[in-house]
Amino acid sequence: MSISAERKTAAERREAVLDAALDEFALRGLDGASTEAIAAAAGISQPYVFRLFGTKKDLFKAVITRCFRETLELFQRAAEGKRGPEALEAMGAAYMDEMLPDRMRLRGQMQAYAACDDPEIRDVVRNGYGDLVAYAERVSGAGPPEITQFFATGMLLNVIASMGVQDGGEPWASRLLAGCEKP
Amino acid sequence: MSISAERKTAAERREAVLDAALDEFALRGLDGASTEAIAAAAGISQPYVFRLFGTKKDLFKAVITRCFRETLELFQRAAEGKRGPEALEAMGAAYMDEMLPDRMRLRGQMQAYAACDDPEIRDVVRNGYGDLVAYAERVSGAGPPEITQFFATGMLLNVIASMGVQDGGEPWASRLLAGCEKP
DNA sequence: TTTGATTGTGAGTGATCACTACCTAAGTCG
DNA sequence: CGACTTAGGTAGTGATCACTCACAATCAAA
Repeated sequence: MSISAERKTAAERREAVLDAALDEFALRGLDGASTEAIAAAAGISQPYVFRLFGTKKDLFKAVITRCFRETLELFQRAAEGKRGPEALEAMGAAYMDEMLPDRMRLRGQMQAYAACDDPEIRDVVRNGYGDLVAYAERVSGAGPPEITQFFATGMLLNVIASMGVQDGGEPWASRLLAGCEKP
Repeated sequence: MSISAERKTAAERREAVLDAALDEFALRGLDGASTEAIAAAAGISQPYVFRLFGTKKDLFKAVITRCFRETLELFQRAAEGKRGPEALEAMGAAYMDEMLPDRMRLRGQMQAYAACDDPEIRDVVRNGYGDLVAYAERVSGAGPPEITQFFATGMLLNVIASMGVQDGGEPWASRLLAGCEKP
């Protein structure tokens, strides 16, 4: 080791790499991201990234898998003990409060959708998204119109975050955001 | 010239390159796309792409600029002679009918949002999207709730197309799509 | 203390790729 | 014809990058 940094368990390193990879992938995309940069941000050498995750694509899949899982957990926490429409409302509020400020996670989601031409990645995204929809339907008992509106609003928020217009700079964007709040 | 293909005007070649580039960028993204592949699909040599468009990023910007302009024109055609809520409805129907089947255009849009970390690209996307919102607001006279719902639905359709779940394979996706039709 | 597993790296490597420098052929007009 | 402009190509080039291989340091248990 170069300056003899502390040894960590492989599991800890994996988490660090996932954190670093989320940022890099969110900003530059699957192909634009550099494993060199990810390794540097995670504080390890670049070959070790490959030892831990196999290929760049596998790392990407691991990142979005974790991302979807955490989003599902966010929904579950928000809807805990609630049923029906108010569960949906709580989930929406939680998404606005916790997810919207986390630009990297939002952008990472967009990169995942954008990379869906690859069948392996598409499978991960489909499963992740499908789980979110299934949970929302189950806990809220709502049907197409409400569920669709819920997820449509979420996707609009993602796009707004991608464009970086959520800070009031663009009047039209502020109006779109205003329409996201429940009446 | 290799086998002496016909000479075309630069403007015609530019259109051919834009067509080819939309497909390549839509599938592989800004960084993943290869100018070699774009040139081949357009039927010219790779250096000529650079003579026509300068850099890969400039080509990407040209592609999404044209994409947004054509979407605006689609809206204008659909809303022609209409005002108020029915203009919005006609635009929505046109988007479903003409845009949804055009997978490349949808995916290209997603790639544009995903590439928004770059300031130049972000500007193009902001302007393009802002124009769409401004037109929808103006022609429909609608406010935040309706306009937001309109664009939110559009973004959900983009994501659904990205995931390739619009063909009835996934029940939850069919339910989401059902919720996109006006009640 | 030796053995074996685990954590980690330095030094490549072949491929790809955006982009350039320079050249050629085809139209066009006097 | 000759001069000029426009369309288009050939042949690189330097850089980047995903990924490999062989090796080293550290830990844990027998």
